[in-house]
Amino acid sequence: MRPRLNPTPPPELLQKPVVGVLLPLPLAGAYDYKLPPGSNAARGAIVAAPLGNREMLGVVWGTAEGTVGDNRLKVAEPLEGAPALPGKLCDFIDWVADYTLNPPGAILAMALRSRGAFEPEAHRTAYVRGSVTPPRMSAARTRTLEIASDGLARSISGLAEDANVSAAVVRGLVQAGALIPTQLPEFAPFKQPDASFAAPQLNTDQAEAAKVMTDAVAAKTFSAHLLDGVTGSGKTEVYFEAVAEALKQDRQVLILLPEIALTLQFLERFAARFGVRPAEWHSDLSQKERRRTYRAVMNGEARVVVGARSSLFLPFPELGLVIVDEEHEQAFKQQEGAIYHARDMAVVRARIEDCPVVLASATPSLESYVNAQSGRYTHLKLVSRHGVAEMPEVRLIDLRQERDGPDVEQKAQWLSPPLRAALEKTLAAGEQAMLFLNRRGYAPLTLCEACGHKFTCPHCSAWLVEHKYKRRMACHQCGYELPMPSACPQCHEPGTLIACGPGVERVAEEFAAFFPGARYAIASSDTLMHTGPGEMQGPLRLFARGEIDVLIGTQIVAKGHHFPQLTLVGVVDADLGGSDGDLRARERTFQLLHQVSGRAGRAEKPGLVLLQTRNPEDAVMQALARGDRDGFYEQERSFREASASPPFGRLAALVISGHDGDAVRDIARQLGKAAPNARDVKVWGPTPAFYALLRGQTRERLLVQAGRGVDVQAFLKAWLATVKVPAAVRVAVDVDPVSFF
DNA sequence: AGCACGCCGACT
DNA sequence: GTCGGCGTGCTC
Repeated sequence: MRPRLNPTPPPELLQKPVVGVLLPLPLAGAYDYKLPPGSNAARGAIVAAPLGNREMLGVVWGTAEGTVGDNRLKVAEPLEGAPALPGKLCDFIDWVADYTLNPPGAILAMALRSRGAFEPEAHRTAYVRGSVTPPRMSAARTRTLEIASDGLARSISGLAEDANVSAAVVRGLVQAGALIPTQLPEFAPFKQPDASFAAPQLNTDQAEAAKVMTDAVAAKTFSAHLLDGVTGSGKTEVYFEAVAEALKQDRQVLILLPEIALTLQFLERFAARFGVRPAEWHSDLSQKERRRTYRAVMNGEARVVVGARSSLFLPFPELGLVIVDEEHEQAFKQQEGAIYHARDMAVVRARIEDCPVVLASATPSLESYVNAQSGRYTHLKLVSRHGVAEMPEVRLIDLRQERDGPDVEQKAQWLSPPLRAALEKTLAAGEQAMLFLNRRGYAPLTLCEACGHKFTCPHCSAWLVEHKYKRRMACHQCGYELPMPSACPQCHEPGTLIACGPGVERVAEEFAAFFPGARYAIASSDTLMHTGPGEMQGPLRLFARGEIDVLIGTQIVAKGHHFPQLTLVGVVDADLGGSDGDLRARERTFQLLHQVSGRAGRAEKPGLVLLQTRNPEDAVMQALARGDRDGFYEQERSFREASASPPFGRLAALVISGHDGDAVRDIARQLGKAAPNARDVKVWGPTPAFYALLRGQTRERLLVQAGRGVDVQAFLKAWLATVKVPAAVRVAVDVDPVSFF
């Protein structure tokens, strides 16, 4: 059962002098405030609310609770001229709070994440040419006035730059009355995307899918669609048609992307179709850009927003379409603070806004696949690759068989003979290859041969990863670093440290040893600082331009980019991520490897993918080799069904954490004992989390497994109410967990 | 989230 | 003897 929507109360109920005001803080509920005499404020109205000795933004949420004495109530001042939060956004916030068991104020905080967006809009002063010409002229003055006489208003520094004079010259002209100040809005208006700027030519598949979506947009009511298309089938072009329809209907659009897919390339693609870039929303916006975009969304000026998961909480007044691209990506799951899944909440937002939602992926999540199969979502399939490109051939290399024999002079550790042969052939043909290994650094584990000492992080239960370039060891969980030691810190024997297992740096080292002449580069988050939608970064750009032959990378190379000369993909360790008891491990492995495979042969040359594995008979490997995606999904679906796992059952996790390990374990034990008995609900644990220590915090987990019809939220609420948790211990609720770490 | 109140170490 | 560390708790 789903939490019920809080209906927006009729405005007359809110005209009493006391109202409930929700503050963007993790408080249990709304606080009561008086309103100034004569004012009335409906749900969503923004107020300045005194709290303690400071003043905060708050939002009128509903009628007063009446639990606090009238004499203790303070007065909240409605913000003059500030637009109210749309009622549907308030309803959405309540829904998410109920569903995720977070205090509503904690969710509101995500929706009010632009300080200053509600303050009166600032203006900036700019100058235009006036009628006065000062008696004393100079070359610099003449030049400046010439530039200014085009009628455009410029700032002092802007005009100085354009005329190539110092700001003092401009100020002198202002003083003399030759330049007249005018007030401009703080921000230039957003340019409007044009629905018919460059409409594409669609093939039959694409046109059919586009028709379903544009009809849905025109219907102006909730519907959900899975846009399921193989890599390179042109999903983006197709959902852009739905965007165009929403623009024609004068409604706003939200396109959600995982942070990593929010690239300059994507924004440019949008611009090529609609004439201008969309508004963007992600974690790297400056304070000012945030304020500008937030305002523009709220007043309807921004028609299309492309954003990471936090854009889900923007105050669209007239949302007409939500798109979640790469909907299977785990990055949509927010794991810190309020834990929620942006893809699932996007569907909820669309339901509340009464508009369509489109989930797009080449490898949908099993949840979405099942929803599409059952008819809850329409299933829009794009089967053919664009142009002449065909799906690459996928071959398995059985690492148990394919090893260098005793007769080979130079033995390989990570690149098997068949993979090397394929690399050789590709390079000889003047084509490009990619080696994929989802592991940063040189080696994931370093140990001492003499005493067995393993390098681990002092703050996390994790190994330190050697990074050879940086000559350091690093914890990939918390960022702890150590200069690479020359001797074992335990037994102090020199020269006993050995690296175990490969990372991309080590694969690159071996590649270079076998192919001394080849031009290659490493691409991982260490070598590609990604800060928002930027230019394609160094190694990727070199590769795209054909200035290097081989790209050796982590999952950062798996998505999005189009490399026309790339014909060979080698997966160094296809078993990584394997079957470690995680419900979704197989699905994730399939999705990632399928995606990496899709990099090969995207232009006219056919692609080849080689997967190195020790489990060639594994269902994931077999499905990849046969190109039988749906076969894999069907099998996975029956596994889940048989084990009553999501989406055929429900899961929730409690994560208990804190610096005091004993206190954490004690509370976890108490919670374990206090679990209520309920029909169709099982509670497992507590057990230490996968990273039992993370950033110095001890972590224990409890898992709730329930039938589909169980009201999990009610169960959790009743359960949590029975245990008093001290402030030093945190209990985080994760409804629908996607990872078991 | 701030900010105040409240009990244990190194300083003018 | 104080100044100040941040743990705990409250804010309508």
